[in-house]
Amino acid sequence: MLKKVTIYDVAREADVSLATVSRVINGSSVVKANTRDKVLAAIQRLDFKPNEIARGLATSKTTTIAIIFPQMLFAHVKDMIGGIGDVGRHLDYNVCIYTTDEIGDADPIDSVIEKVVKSRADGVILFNNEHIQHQIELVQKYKIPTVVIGKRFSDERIGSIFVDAKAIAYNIVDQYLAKGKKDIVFIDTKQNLINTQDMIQGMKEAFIKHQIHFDENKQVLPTSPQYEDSYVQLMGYFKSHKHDLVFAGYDKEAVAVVNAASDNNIKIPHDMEVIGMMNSTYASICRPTLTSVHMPIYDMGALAVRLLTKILHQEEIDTKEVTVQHLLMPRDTTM
Amino acid sequence: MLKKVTIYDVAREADVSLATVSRVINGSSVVKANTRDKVLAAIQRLDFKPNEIARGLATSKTTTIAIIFPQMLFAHVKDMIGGIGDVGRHLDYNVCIYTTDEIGDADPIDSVIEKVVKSRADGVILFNNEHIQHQIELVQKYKIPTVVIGKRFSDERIGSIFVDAKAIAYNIVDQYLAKGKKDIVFIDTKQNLINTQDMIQGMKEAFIKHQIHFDENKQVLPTSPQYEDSYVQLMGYFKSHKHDLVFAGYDKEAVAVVNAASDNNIKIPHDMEVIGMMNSTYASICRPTLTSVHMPIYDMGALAVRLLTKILHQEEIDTKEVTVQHLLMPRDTTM
DNA sequence: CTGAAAGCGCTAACAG
DNA sequence: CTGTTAGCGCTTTCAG
Repeated sequence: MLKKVTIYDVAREADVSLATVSRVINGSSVVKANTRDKVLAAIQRLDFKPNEIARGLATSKTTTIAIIFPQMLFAHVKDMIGGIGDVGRHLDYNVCIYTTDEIGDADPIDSVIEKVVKSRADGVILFNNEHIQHQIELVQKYKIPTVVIGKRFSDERIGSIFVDAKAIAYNIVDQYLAKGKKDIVFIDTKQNLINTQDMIQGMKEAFIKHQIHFDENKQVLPTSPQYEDSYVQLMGYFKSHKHDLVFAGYDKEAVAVVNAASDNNIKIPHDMEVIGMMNSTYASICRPTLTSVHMPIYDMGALAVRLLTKILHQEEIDTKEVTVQHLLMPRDTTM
Repeated sequence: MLKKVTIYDVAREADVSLATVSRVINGSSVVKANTRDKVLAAIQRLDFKPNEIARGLATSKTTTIAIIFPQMLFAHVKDMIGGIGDVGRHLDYNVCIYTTDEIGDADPIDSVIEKVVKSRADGVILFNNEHIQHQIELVQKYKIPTVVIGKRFSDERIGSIFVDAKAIAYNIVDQYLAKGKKDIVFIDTKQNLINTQDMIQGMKEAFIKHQIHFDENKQVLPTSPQYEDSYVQLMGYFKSHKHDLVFAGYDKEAVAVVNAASDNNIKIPHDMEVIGMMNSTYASICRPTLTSVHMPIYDMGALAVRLLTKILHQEEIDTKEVTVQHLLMPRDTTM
């Protein structure tokens, strides 16, 4: 590693004090244009890159945000990384990722949070998951500004970005019940980015409205987040089942439904309709193409870091709870 | 933000000097067991988390590695993040991600590298892509230890993790030519994690071996990395084309081939065979299920950070160029 | 085995 | 408008 050029070198080269150099790299307006140019020239000549670590120590800020998520979730949130990366870059933040849930770790979440604390990230983005409450408590203990994606939190201290999961489920179910299609099943996968409880609640309320009994044990079917596993499970399931509508928390599982049902000679959408969620490439690939609820994944990532930085900079914030819009994209698995 | 507890607080609490505290948190063996316990107790009591930033300044190490990749690549490398995250965590490294190729940025790569330099990441992982050579030069200029995933580099200064792309293509093509199936087309997508040039080279060599003319203009078909786009393009293409075999650099494009061909009434695999690459979930979802070349994506990520840390720690390294194994997974798009 | 002291590279009062 | 100086929290000689 070659000797790095420091602010001292620049100061000497430009024949000013290091304070002045510091001022120009931080855009302080009180520097004479002439001096500024001298310094800028020296910076250029020396190819000086300010050491963020040193700056971090001096300001107790790292301009780094940590994002923590269970690996499994990744397949569904890849576009979110795009949003997070883009606005992170624009706002000049570094984004550090921390994955959880590797098998074999005794206390994965706690140790991950500990790493984040040590790294002194300015803020953290969490994804809704089974352990979200625990994670939030840990993070809050260290007063790290937080926004969570995927579930509404009405908590003064944390921001949240989410879709109205209850409404999604309610509207779909309501619509089918109105048409007399009452045999409706929801496919539930663990580690839902979308709040599963809210979806089930939405289902329930639609059933209540139509005064039809809702049996959670029969109408909520848990599956593996692994396609191969859920497909096998569903191959068995559809040997003896058929419903008016099945909808799933993720497209991947909806596709498993479509394929497993089709392979059991259930004609889709004629015999059974299927709706997925996320409107991912999986939906376009599926045959018949999958009707899916579109969600602005990229935007959710972008909004999350935007909101987080607003919190960090104490900017004006209209609301810490931001609902993003969803939209049903009808394709060929529904009539 | 509450006042953070520092090493001074611990020193006072334990009634020792801060040098001693530093020694115990760094596992120096020269501390008397008795003293160590006292310090440990104090650390516990105060819930002290060493400030990595300060440590970084003092040691000029950040225990952070940067990973830089084009967003588009993400769909294909999601499992790699798992590998990178897991071993990063085990080795106690932070991993910072930097995405490139957002539209509208004048000089995206240069500015990203600049961010990495400023952040003083200890090392960097790059993914093979169109601009890889330029990226490497930039990174090398700052002497940042580097490993690249997806392409072999016989360069003293950088490590690389890759599959033998040429062999993949050669073997597949050779096998089909031997069966008399000579009409073979390769679907090329930009931003290939797998080195496309190598694959084409492998094709060529197989054709040469069989003394058959190879026409790169006709036998290499470029497509969009966006499924919807490539599907539309291929829908047009297969109105007037049909081949013995088409294989693609990614499963997603192979699926587009399968769907577009099927929708043009080409029977797969009877009329035309299709092979994808990566053995991703797309391959399992596709109907008929897609034959695909499996690659150890997770492992490539894991190996990359392992190799990088070996370089960083100056550990013994047998080779800086590590080939990972691939394996053809036959499914229903081949006979 | 432990403490004192000098940095790591930068920011931020405080003078001038 | 610019320079001086005191930290930020930790590591690392160097003494003892």
